[in-house]
Amino acid sequence: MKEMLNERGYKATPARLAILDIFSKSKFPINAEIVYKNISKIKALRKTNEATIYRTLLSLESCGILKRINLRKNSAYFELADDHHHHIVCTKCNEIEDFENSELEKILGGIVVKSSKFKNVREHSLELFGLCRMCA
Amino acid sequence: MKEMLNERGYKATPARLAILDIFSKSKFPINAEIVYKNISKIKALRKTNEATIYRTLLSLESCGILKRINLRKNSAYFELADDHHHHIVCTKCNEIEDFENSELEKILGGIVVKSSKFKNVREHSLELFGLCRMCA
DNA sequence: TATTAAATGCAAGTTGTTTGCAAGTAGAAT
DNA sequence: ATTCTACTTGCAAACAACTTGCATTTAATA
Repeated sequence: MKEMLNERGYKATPARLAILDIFSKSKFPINAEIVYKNISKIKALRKTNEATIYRTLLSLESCGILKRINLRKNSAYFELADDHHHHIVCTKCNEIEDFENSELEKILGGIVVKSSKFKNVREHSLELFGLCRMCA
Repeated sequence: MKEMLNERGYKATPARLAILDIFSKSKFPINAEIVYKNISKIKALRKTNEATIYRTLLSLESCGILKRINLRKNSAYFELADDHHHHIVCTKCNEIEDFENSELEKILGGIVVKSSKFKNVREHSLELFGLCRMCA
């Protein structure tokens, strides 16, 4: 993880390493508050400031390590950007399931070709919202 | 427009009618600030309070007249919910183009079938981000 | 036209996030 | 190992986008 940061011109500070670790252990996207709570549990880092969390999330996002996800919440959720997939979110209990679909990606890749105004598409955000079996 | 509101149990106040009118004339999604600026231009409504805009947007969203859109901005954008489509957003100049694709919708409709945890999907949000011809 | 639940204006509060600045620290250079 | 310096952090204050409480007004119905 240290190299991952240094390669991109970032110093590998304890807070950053811990935050990366928190993300790598999380099975679903998390927000600044959750990162803060988790990092606060580590004795050596218990005094980490919230501003540090926000700044770190921004840095890790802009160098491509983290990806920002739209979950229709009023805070920003992130996850490791290592693989491309989307989410199904339960609007009642917030359960999240990942999914991917290559056919879908193919169609999305072709959309811009048909556009008159757009030249290229770099990213897309796709999230499904519904009810999980428990809540339905 | 009056009936549209009354049918759903809302009073057709001048502010609401004006807000609906602003949306029906806008060719792209807009946020509370833009609605506020536009309604302020109308002499009779120039004193309309921002809280009213926020409350109205919420009401119109929850009764299904407006739809909330994720454009990766830090404010909420809305548009009339009359037809289903998605957006391509230029990350540089914010130009927005609508698109729809029936094949895509079909695939999205089938996703939940393959899911172990989810029973049904009610909505989805899909936005593409890239560069328009001008900015590319 | 009188009634009343719903809508509004105003001011203050909240939430999530950002910023300025002084002090601390990782990593490069000695 | 020590020094240097740009990058990081903590802290407190500022911000933006909303939300809320409450007194007043008003659209819709009777």
